[in-house]
Amino acid sequence: MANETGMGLRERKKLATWQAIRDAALRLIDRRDFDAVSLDEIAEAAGVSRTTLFNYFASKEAIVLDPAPQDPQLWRSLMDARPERETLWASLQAVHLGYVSTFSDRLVLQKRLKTVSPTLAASTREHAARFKRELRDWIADRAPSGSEVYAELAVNTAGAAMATAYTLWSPDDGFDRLMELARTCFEQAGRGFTAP
Amino acid sequence: MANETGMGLRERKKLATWQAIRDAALRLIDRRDFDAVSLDEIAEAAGVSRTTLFNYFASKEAIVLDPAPQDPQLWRSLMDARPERETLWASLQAVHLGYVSTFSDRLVLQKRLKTVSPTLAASTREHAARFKRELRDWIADRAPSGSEVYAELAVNTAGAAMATAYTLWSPDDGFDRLMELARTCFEQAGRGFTAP
DNA sequence: GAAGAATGTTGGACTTGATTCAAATTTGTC
DNA sequence: GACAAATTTGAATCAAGTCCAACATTCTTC
Repeated sequence: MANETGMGLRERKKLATWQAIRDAALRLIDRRDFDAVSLDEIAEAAGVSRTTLFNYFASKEAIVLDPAPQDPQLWRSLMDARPERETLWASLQAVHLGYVSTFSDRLVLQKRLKTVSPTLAASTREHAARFKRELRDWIADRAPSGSEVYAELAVNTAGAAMATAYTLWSPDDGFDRLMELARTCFEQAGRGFTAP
Repeated sequence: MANETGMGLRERKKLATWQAIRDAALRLIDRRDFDAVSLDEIAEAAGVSRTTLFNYFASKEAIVLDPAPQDPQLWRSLMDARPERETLWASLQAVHLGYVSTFSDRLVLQKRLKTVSPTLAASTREHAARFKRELRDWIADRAPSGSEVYAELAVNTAGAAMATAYTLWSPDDGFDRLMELARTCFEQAGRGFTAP
C-alpha cells in the first residue's frame, strides 16, 4: 500500500527508525561525551532494542558518521553533473565542494564532537575513504588508460586540499568560510609546490 | 648497574618485553587472521599477562602498528638533517622517503596484513596522522608566519603523494619500486594539476 | 648487602561494544 | 483472513579494554 511518498509502510518505518536512532544518539552525545554514552542508552532513547540498532548501523561511530540514506545517490549525481570536457582538477574541486555542502548542517556539530572525542576523529578518516573510493571509480572511466598514477594522485591531492581547509576551519567561522578556504587550497594545490 | 648498552636492567627488560609481545603477535597473525587472534593468545605466547600487554600497547592494533621505540627519535633526526635553505617541498619529499625507509623491513608484512584486515587498515591512518603531527610541528618553525595555509597544505599534499605511491605499490614489487613511485608522485604533485 | 622506595607485573572482577540465533511480531500479498 | 517475507527482539556469548589491590622485581641508599 503505497502513499504519496512512493514508499511502502515498511520502507517508511525503516527510515523513521534510522532517523530516530541517529537523533537520539546526537541528542545524547551533544550533552555528554561520545564515549560516555552507551549503546543501551541510545537504543533505549530511540525506543528500539540494542540488536535492532546493529541492524541499522555497523558500529557506534557509524551512528554519528554514516551518511544519510539519500546522500550516496546525491554524490553520484554530483559527479555525473560534471561536463565531459571539464579539467579533472576542476571537476574534483567542484565535486568536493558539492560534497561537503550536502551536510553543511551536520558539519558544525560533527567537527565539535570530533575535536573532543578521538574515537570519532579516527573513524572519520574511514568515512572520507569511502567517499574517495566512489570518486576513484568515477574517475576510472574518465581517465585514459596509462594515467592511473596521475588520476589516483589527483584524487588524493584533492582530498588533501579539502582536508587542509577542513582542518584550518573553525566551526565558529561559519560554513562560507570553509568554502573560501577550500577554494584557496584547491587553487594552490593546482599550481603545485615546486615554484616559490 | 649499567652495562655496555648504557641501559639499566629495568630498561633492557622493558625493551625485551616490548619486542616479545610484538614478535609473538606478528608470528600468530602471520598464520591466522588479525581478528582471529585474541589478546589472551598473544599474551600467552609472549609469556606475559594480558594486563601487562596493555602496559606496553594502547590497543590490539597498536601491537602491530606502533613504531619501534627508537623510531620517533629517528624521524626527528631525519627532519633535523634537512638543510636550512632547501625548498619546503624538497624537504617534505626527503623526509617522507626517509620515513618509510626506516621500516622497509616491516612494510611488506604490514601491507599484506592490511589488505586482509579492514580493522588494521583503518587504524593505520591514525598512525600516519601521528607522523604528520610531528611534521607539522617541525614545519611550524620553518614557515614564515602568515603562510599557515600554505604550510599545512604542503604537508597534506606530501602525505597524499606518499599515500598514492603506497596505494599503487604492491608488496611483490619490492621496496625500490615503492621509492620510484613515490618520486614520481612527488614530482607530479610538485608541478601541480592546473596545467594539462 | 640489607632495608626501603620506586617501578612493574599479575589475576580477577567489571564494563561495554559486537555477534549469533531462534522465537515472536509486523508488513505485504492474494 | 491466511500465508510468506521481512523485522524486531531478548538472551546467551565473546572479546577488547579498564580498574585495582596484592605481589615481585629493580634501584637507591646507607
